[in-house]
Amino acid sequence: MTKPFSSVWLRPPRQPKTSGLSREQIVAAAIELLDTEGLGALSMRKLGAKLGAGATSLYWYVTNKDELLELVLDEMWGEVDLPDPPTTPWREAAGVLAYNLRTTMRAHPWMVELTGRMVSLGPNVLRLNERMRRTFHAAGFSGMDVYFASGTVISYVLGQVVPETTFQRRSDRQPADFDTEGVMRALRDLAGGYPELASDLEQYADTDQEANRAMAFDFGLVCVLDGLAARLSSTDPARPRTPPLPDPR
Amino acid sequence: MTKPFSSVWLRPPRQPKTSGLSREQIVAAAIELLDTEGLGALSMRKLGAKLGAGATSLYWYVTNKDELLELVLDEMWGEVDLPDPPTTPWREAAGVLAYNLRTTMRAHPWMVELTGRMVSLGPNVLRLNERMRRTFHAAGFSGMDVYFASGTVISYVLGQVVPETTFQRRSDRQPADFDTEGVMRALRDLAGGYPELASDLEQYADTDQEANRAMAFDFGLVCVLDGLAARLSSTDPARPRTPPLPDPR
DNA sequence: ACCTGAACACCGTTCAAGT
DNA sequence: ACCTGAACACCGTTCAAGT
Repeated sequence: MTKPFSSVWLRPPRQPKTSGLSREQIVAAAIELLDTEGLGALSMRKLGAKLGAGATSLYWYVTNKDELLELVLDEMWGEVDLPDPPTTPWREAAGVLAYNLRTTMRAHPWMVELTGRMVSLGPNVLRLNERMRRTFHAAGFSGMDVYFASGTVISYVLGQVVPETTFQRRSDRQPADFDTEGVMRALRDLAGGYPELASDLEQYADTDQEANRAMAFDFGLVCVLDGLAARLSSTDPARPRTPPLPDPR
Repeated sequence: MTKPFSSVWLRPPRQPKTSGLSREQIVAAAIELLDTEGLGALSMRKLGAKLGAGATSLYWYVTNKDELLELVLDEMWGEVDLPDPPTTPWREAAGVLAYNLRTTMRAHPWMVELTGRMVSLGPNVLRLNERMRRTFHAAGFSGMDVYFASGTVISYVLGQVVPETTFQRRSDRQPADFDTEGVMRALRDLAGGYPELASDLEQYADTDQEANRAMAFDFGLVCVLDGLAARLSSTDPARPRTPPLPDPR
C-alpha cells in the first residue's frame, strides 16, 4: 500500500522544447529564488510568477515540487568539481573535493536541507561519484573499499557543513546586522554548568568565527585523510591494525 | 532589519504547570506523530487534535512551530548517551557515541532533517558536548583541538547517516513492500556510462543492503578514529607530519 | 492562567477548459 | 503541445473573546 519509490531520474524526460518554458529555465529560476529567499520561501506559485507564467504551468514540466527539487539539487552537485583522477594524487584530489563541496554548500545553504530530504540520483552526482571512485581506485583501494572511502570523505564534509549553514540560515538575509554578539552572550549564560564548554567559548571568543570554522574543518579533514592513508598502507589483506570496535548498542 | 536570532533556549520557561497541558506532554505527542508520520506530516492542528485540544492552544506553551521543533530535537539528543569519560578509553567512548548517534538517528529519521534546520542549543546537546570534550581532553587533546576532535566524530556520523535516512524516508511507512528491487534495477540503468559505479553496484547486489551500510559506517569510523589517534601520537607542537592541504578555491 | 474559533494569508495539486 | 483559473484540502499564526 506504500506509494512506490519515484524520482525524476527514473522517468524519461520531455521531448526537446518546442516552445514556451523549459526545465532549464525553471530550474535556474528556482535556484535564484532559493539563493535569495531560502528553501522555506520557495513556492510553486512564486516560482511561476517569477517566470511570468500561471502558478500551475510548471506542472507540465515537472510532476511535482519534490521532483523539481531533485533537479535543483543535482544542479548544485554539478558545481562541485574534482580534479581529474590520473593527474592528481589522491590525497590532494580528495582535499580539493572536500573544499569544493564545502564552498558550494555554503554558497547555497538550502542545499544542505535538500540533501537531507531527497535521494540523489542525478547525472551530476553520478558523474562526481564515478570520478571519486576512479581517484580512490588509482590510490590503491580495491573492492568495496573504493566506495567506502569516497563515502567517508563526503560524509565528513556534509556533516561538518550542516551546523555551519544552519547558523547562516537563521541569520537570514543581511548577515551585516546579525546579532552574533547577543548569541555569544546568551550561549555563555547557557554554558553555566559546563566547564569544558565554557572554556572553549572563552578560547574562541578571541578568534574570528569564520577562521574558527575553517580550522575545525581542516582539522577533521586531515584526520579523515590520515585515516584513509593508514588504511592504505596496511596493504596485507588481514589487517589486525586497529582495535575492534565495541558492539553497536 | 533582520529578525534577531531567537531560540526557545534563550527564553525563560513558563511557570511550573498549574493545570492543563505541559511542554513535556506536547513534545512527547509531537515525537510520536513524527515517528509514525514523518516531519512533513506534523502540523500544529494535527498535534493539537492528538492532544484533544484546539488547534491553537499550543501557542500558549510554545511561541511557534520552530521552537517546538527545537524542543523535540533536543529531546532526541537526550537519547544519545556516551560512556563516562574517566572510566572508558577515548577510542572506545568515541566509537560507542558514534554508534549510539547512528542508532538514534535511524530510529527517528526526521531528526536528520531537523538537524539541518535548527540550531541546537538545548541542554541535552550541551550535556553531551561537555562529556565528549571531557573524553577528548582526557585522551590528551588540548586547547581548541578538544572541540575540533568532538566535531570531527559527530560530523562524520551525521554525514554518513544523512543518505541512509533519506532512503528510509522515501520508502515511507511499511518498509515491507518497498520496491528495493525496482530501485536497484533502475539504478543499474542509470549507471550506464559509469564503469566504476556499475562494478560497485554488482558487488553490493550480493550483500545485504543493511549489512552494507553497516560496513560503510564502520570503515569510515575507523578512519576517523585512526586519524585522531595519529594526531594524538604526534605530541610535539610543531607537526609537519601531514602534507599541507591545497588552498581552498 | 489557560483555551477557543474565526479569520488571514498563504500552501501543493488536480482538472476541466481554453488555445 | 502548452497554459490558464477555479477549486480542494490543507497550512502557520494572530487575536479578540471566552472561562
